[in-house]
Order: sequence, then structure tokens, then C-alpha cells
Amino acid sequence: MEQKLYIYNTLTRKKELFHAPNAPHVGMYVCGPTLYSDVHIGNCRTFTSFDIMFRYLTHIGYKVRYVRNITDVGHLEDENAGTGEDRIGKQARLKKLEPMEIVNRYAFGFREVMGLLNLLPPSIEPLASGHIIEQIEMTQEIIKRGYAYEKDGSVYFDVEKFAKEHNYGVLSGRSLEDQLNNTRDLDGQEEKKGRLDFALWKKAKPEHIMRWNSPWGEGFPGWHIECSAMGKKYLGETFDIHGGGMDLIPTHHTNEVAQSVGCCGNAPVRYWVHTNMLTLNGQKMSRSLGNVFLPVELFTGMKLATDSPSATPSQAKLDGKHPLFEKGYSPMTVRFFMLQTHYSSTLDFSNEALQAAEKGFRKLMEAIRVLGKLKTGATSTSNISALQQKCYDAMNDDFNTSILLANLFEAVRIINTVNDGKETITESDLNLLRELMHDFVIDVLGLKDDIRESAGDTTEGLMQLIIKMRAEARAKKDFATSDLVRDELAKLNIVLKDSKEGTGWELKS
RNA sequence: GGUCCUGUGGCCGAGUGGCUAGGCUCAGCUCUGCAAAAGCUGCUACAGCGGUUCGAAUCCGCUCGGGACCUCCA
Repeated sequence: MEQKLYIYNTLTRKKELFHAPNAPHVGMYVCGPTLYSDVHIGNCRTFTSFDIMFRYLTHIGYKVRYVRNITDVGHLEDENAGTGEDRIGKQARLKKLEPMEIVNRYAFGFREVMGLLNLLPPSIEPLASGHIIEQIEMTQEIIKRGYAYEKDGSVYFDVEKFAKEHNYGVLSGRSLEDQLNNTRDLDGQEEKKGRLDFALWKKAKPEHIMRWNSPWGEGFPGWHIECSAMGKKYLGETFDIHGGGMDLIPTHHTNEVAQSVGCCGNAPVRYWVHTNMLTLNGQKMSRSLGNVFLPVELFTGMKLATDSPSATPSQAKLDGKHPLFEKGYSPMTVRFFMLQTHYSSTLDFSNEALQAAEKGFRKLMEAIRVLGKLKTGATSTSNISALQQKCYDAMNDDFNTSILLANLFEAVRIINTVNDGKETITESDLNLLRELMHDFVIDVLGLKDDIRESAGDTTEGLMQLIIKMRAEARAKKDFATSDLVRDELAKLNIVLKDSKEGTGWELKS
């Protein structure tokens, strides 16, 4: 199906018709996590947003190569000033582990959380430490072209020189003067010629653990160069989509553009896409502010024990109720909650909002189950094909999952009213409706009934048996027995739902 | 301080110059042995003050509030 997809491009600050010169092939790069601690739920939001884009592009026929890196090279706590300790090295020292052990531990947890949230794995998940050579080569090329200089074993990008020939602030929209005048004074900058210059390669101090040989001596790559090098390697000098959180725009992505242009002469990316932040009580959730909570805490409503060996959901040791959550929210509830908001808006966490999302999500999942047993009629009272078009229109408008969900709830209404016998649907429309729900709910939004799935086949069999016995009691007007069954099940968080078609059941989380 | 974003009904959250999403909550009704579920109906908003316009929540200006970036951060 040919879809006209519009994407908001940070470069132009407008929605643009998406055009991929190498269609059906599309290259998409997303800045992944730095693994010096566990990913928090704000990180998850960004990756979920790009998962939706990946899924939708794939759904409408593109062959997407989706690259999401893992930063495992220890960068400095104060990157710009070139001071402070390397984050991963610090963890390694504190825990008496190899840096790679630190990275592996968090990578394991990261992938597990991504899996729970039903994110598809990227096509390539490159490690910065595995691409040191590429980063060195790129740095050499930038030096050769005159946009970088070496100083005492470190290499810096010459921003002011670059800015004379190119627009350094294309992404941020900031003028060089602005940036020069408003940068705070920082320590440890004496090696740099210009205050905006940033490291492509950094000489390692004796105590620095993660270090590699280079033409400039032992050291480690600067933070920004890895994405440029890996993007170029796997997606080419110019590729279609580059994404990340919008907090990366002014520094990381701005420098990525400068490096790539400095190295190759042309803009690296056609569409820059940025997602907004997740907030807690209106404030950005971030590691540096310390107002983060972990996926496992959100999923369980419990607090991670201080002596927990890991925060990975399958390994975490929990200790008591989490002060922020009234209860746990399943990963799919969380995913649904995120999808209710457009990726470019901030999303604020609250129990009320989460509980509303949970109910809405259950309703959607129940409708999909009902869809499987719907009866057809001679005519249709709803225009399914028009609804399908609306779903595509929503996604084509810069991946508007919020409007897509509104349309899907119209489908839910149709499903339920047909099931109630108040409306009818033809066989071909029913097939179309099933296709629509499958395409958008399962494939594009990536939602699945995780609560129900966790129940398993045995439970399903037992439930059918219980429902049958209760139905027999009701047939004999033995309401004492049937109500006892219902009440006892309710204590187990199982809700029975009677209808003309029989009795269904639902698990409350 | 500089740059930029934002303020929608009880809550969350879309959105376009006129046709006024959706989810949750609440009330009533239908259905039901009772309940739940499901459906239907109702509650109808765009921070304030000006301006542009036949018409603005949507465009412009100002005021007030919230936030982000300018240091690492998704």
C-alpha cells in the first residue's frame, strides 16, 4: 500500500513528506543508551517511540535497517570540560569489576526491559568499543580536512573554523554568537582553541581504565564520534532518519552533524526526529536530577532493595512498596500509556493516568478477543474501510498514535455493538476489521495481551471448566453457588463477564 | 541571564481558523436472577487581556503560570 507519510524534521522545523531515495530501503539510526547504570523509564519512552516508527515504516512496505547503538566506552562525567571520571570506569572501580562486566550487566537488563515492553530488536546494535578503528579513521579524515587539531595526545574539533563555512547550528537553531556568549565558563579547557571545541579523541590519564592505542597515543574516543562513525559504516554517508531524545539536539547531534560534514562534506541525515521527555511531577526525569525510577519498579509497584544484585526485572530483589506507585502496571499498560501521547509532547507520570491507561488497554484487548467470535450479517452498519483509512491517515501524520488510538476505540465500539447484536457486519467487512485491528494494534503499536498471556493454557482450561459448572448452577437457579464462584474468583482478581453468548473472564492486574 | 517550547473539560491527552478526537472518572438508562461486562445518553473545555477576521481554543501582541536547553542525560 502506498502511503504518504509526513515526518516532522528538526532540520526544517516542519512536517515534510517522507521521501527515501533508496526506497524500499530505509536507514534509521537512533542514539541508544550509555550503559553505566540501568535504563530508566524515560529512556524507554524514547526507544518505544522509535520502535513505533520502525514498525510503521516496515508495515507500509519499507525495508528498514534500524541501527541503535550501545555506548560502552566510558565517557567523562563532564564531557565538555574534559574533566571528571569516566562513568563506566568509575562503576568498574567501585564494584571491582571489568568495565565490560559493567556494560554487559546493564546491556542484559536493557534488552530484557526492551523485550518486556515488546520493542522489536534493532537490525544492528553496535557497540562503540567495537568501532574504535572506525572512530580513529574518521578523526584522521577530519584532521586531514582541516576541521580538527591535535593537542597533547587529544584531538579536538575546531568549531569556529567549521562554522565559517557551514551552519554549525542547523539543528539547534542557535547562532554561533549566542553559543559563544552564553556558554558558561568551564574548567579544564586550556587545551582547546575555542570554547565550543569538543573532543574527537581524548588522551587517557594513567588511572583511566578504558583505553586504546591511536596515532595520538593511548586514549579513548570522544562521545559524539561513535554515532557518526557507526552511522556512516552501516547506513552510509547520508541516510534517511536519525533519532534520539530532544535533549541531544544542542550538543550531541549538533556535533554529530559537524563531524560528519567535516569528514565527508555532506549532511549525514535527511530527517532528524526528536522525541520529547518523560516527566515526573512536571520535571524531566533524568539520571542527573536523580528523579528516576526503574522499569521493574513501575511494573511491580515495588521498590528495588538496596542490596539487590541487579535491577534487571528477572533478577531484581524487591523490598516493599514503592512510594510513587499505588500498584504495579504491566509493561503493556505502560506501553499503551506512552502511546496515548504524541512522541513530541512531554508525558507526565501519575497513578491516575496510569490507571486510566490500564482500563483503556484492557478494553482494547477484550475487544480483540471478542472480535474472534463475532457473527456476520447481510449488511454492515459501519464503514470499516473508511475507518481503516483514518488509521493510516493518523499514522501518516507524523506517527500520531494518539489519533490512531481514538480510531481504534471507534473499532472497539463497533466490535462491541455487533457483539451485542445492536449492529451488524458483513463477512468481508469483518475480515477487514480483523485485518485492521491486527495490523494496527499488534503490528504497528506492538501491543499484546500480556496479562492474559501470563495466565497460560492451564488456567484457560480451568476457567472454562469453572465457567461451565457455574453455568449449570445458574441453569438450576442455584444462585448461591454461582455467586460464590463469582465472588471467590473476584478475590483472585478474576472477573466473570456474562453475556448472551456465554460467560467470559478477565484477569485484573 | 540567553535561546526555545508550553498552558485544553473532574483527570490524562489529540487537534484544525468555522464541521468542536479518544481514554479514564461521574450520573442516568438498556441488558441481567443480582452484579459485573457491554451499549446508549448526559456533563462540553480550550490561562488572562487586547488585536486580526464574517468567524479563533486554533493567527498576532502583551501579562501570568509551567517546562526544556545553554554542563553529562533518551
